[in-house]
Amino acid sequence: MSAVSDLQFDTACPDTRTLVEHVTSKWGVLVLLALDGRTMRWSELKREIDGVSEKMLIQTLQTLEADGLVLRTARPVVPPHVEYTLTTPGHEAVTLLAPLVSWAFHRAQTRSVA
Amino acid sequence: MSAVSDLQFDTACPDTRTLVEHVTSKWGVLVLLALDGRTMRWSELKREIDGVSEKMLIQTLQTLEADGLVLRTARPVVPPHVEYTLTTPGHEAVTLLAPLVSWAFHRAQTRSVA
DNA sequence: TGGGGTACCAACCTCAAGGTGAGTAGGCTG
DNA sequence: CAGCCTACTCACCTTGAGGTTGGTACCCCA
Repeated sequence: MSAVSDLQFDTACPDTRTLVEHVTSKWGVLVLLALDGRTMRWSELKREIDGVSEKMLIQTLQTLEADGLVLRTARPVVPPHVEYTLTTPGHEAVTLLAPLVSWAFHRAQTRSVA
Repeated sequence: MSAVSDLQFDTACPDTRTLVEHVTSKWGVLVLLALDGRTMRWSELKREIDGVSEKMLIQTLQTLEADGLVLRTARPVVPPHVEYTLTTPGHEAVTLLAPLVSWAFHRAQTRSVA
């Protein structure tokens, strides 16, 4: 039992902790879910993700891009045109993340009713 | 596509966001994984989870208990004897969380090598 | 001529997350 | 009799996450 603990998910592997924190961060989750299955422009993401500030959206996108989960494609035109897409690893992350969010949604519903 | 976005995972359902944030919080993840499949005392958790402060361990456990994911059993003896266990929903959460952590672990490994 | 739109960057500020250290009960051990 | 142990609580302080504002470049539209 406790197969995951065997992965030494402690100070010995800070990279794992960091990556999990990025993927499961407040805005990281929302960005990944928003990009699931579609390409979006920056302004579309801003409109879609309710309550995110410009700073945090940029920061989150840059972090996820550095982690190789999100692909940024900029066309050097005026006005700027930038598109964001999930990479293959990014899609893997969403695939694992979505059930957790879905579970939380259903649980939040049943609890608030009860 | 984007089936999870259809769940209205935005300001309209703050409960879901909150629950996700609890489960995926820095110490929440570690506590849930540590309790996967076993009952542990407070001091055992403190030793097991590398780098956690007493304050954060208590706070995290109380939060997860309030969310109904962790069960706290105290025996009124001196010195105190308190045990923590996952509830059924708590175990569900770990089941969904573990693959994500496992994925992050493998990805962190391959990336740091490359 | 000037106002709006895009995708940012930089600086400043606030506030909450999180760390640190002390205190507590009371039996048990040396 | 003097600590030590557990599982905390409380008070204080620091750090950093995150919000707000202002600026940029350049074109288009009115």
